[in-house]
Amino acid sequence: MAGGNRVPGSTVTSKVLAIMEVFETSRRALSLTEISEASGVPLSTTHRLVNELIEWGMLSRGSTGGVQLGLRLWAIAQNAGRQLRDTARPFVQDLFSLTGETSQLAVRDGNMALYIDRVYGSKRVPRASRVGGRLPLHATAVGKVILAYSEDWVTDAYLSQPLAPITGHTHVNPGRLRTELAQVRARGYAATQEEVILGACSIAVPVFHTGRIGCSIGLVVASTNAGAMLRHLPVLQGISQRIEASTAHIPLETLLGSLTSGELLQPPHSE
Amino acid sequence: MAGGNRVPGSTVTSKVLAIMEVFETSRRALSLTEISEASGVPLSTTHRLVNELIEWGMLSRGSTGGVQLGLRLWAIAQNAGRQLRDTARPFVQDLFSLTGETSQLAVRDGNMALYIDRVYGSKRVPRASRVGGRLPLHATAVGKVILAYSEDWVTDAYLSQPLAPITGHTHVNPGRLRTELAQVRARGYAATQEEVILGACSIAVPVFHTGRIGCSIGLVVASTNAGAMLRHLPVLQGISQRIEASTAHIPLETLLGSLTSGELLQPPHSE
DNA sequence: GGATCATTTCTCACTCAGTGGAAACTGTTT
DNA sequence: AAACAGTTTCCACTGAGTGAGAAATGATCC
Repeated sequence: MAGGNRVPGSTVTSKVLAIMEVFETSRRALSLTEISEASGVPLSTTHRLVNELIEWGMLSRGSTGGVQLGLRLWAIAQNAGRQLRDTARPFVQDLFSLTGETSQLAVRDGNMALYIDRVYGSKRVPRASRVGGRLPLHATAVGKVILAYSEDWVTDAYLSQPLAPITGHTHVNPGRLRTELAQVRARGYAATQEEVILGACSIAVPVFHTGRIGCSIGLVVASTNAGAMLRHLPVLQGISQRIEASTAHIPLETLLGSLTSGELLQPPHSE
Repeated sequence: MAGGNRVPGSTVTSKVLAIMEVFETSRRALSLTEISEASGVPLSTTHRLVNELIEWGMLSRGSTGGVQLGLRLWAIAQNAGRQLRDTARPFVQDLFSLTGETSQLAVRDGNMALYIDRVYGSKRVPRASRVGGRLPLHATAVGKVILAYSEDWVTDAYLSQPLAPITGHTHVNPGRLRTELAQVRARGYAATQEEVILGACSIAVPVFHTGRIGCSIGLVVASTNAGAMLRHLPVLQGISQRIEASTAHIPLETLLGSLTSGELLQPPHSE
């Protein structure tokens, strides 16, 4: 009947985190039942843990009963990777002010580009990325830049896995991609045309730290303006240098919390 | 010797969250021992839980051994309160572009102003607030606006508690503050001079939602420019109206995850 | 009104995941 | 080589955690 027929190996912590992870993807508020199904945690256990999380403000329950991430969690998490964001933010802002185009900053997180910051106005451009969101390295300009300047083994490992297309324009041929990355290194910038979303093109340049690729900054412009994209290259490079100068004195590890370490190219294996 | 002489009432979840909360205030990376002391969780338990959190990417360990918040946590938490941030962001951005001054958006979180967004350039202005940070309602322009337009019982409860000064200029007299709040309502804006930090002044206007105060937007300017602050009032009010129009169709609850509910004026009591 | 379905909340006997003091280990300083 | 600070491992004990089922709650339909 009742009692401890629990699956060995599952810890309370893992259940709590599994519940929190459900909200990584879902946009809207979820019911307990949905959380239970998505996380694999039994319903009554979900009930208890969710309520405890709500008490702590990590989750919150709306008047309609749906459960969402709480602002307390958000406020705490703002301290993660703060140093890079705070340092780079004014420069990304300047980049936007000077170009008027959506400006963004990304780092490598495993085999994805993680968008750390993004400045945009009310101009309407198709948007695929969002702050805190991830996109494949091979489909985005910021990603290509990161890939192009990474250590060889990173690039090799990345290109040896299957590359999924996102739109019809996404480059997925490993051989051609390798050539493209060489071009990126030769030219000093990467550009994509509608590889992530139709109607948007992007351009990006590297930001180095202690001689290695640290992050990447780029612009997203409407496809109709794609021709003028290269015009912004000098600004991009100038801003990149200013970010490099501002972050040079900060140990790489304290910038981001050692996320971009090598081990994470492949998502962490279980055990 | 060993064994379960644990304090009843403490759950695993509470320990995990207590550990995560330690990082709400601390800026730098912490050692296990420090985390253990700050959270009240015994060292060996801290060791085990922290390692599990690191495996999940909620925390991360730098090469020097210090533990920090992980980017995984940050990425997940970006989904909290996303609707308001995403909707309002372009307008806060416009506010900055039009004024050239640090622009910010805050909501009420209990008896504090919680800064949801902040746009600023490389201009140097003394800064006290940060995204994700909190400041007392009575000392900031955004806070005074929120207080002025809140339901009476909120204002009454707030003014009946002791008000701590931050600088020598912070207004802390309840009677005078009440008069000031009436002025705010009469004029439609709040202004402060060096009440939070010397060298900075601020001005803010309300943003309404379904007839009630929803959030507040404001500018921070260097004290030397304080005279010109009022000049930006029309822009502030215009942006406020545009945010109101953009958020009107969104249920209040989904905007933020029902944080600004009444119960939270006083920090949640234990039990 | 009340029957039907979906979701949330409560119950409770069982037991293994969690516990934390002590000891071992590692790296750094004197 | 000894003292020190921080980290990791060990292990016997036990109550916090467990989850199926039942009971409450609340929509929705006829």
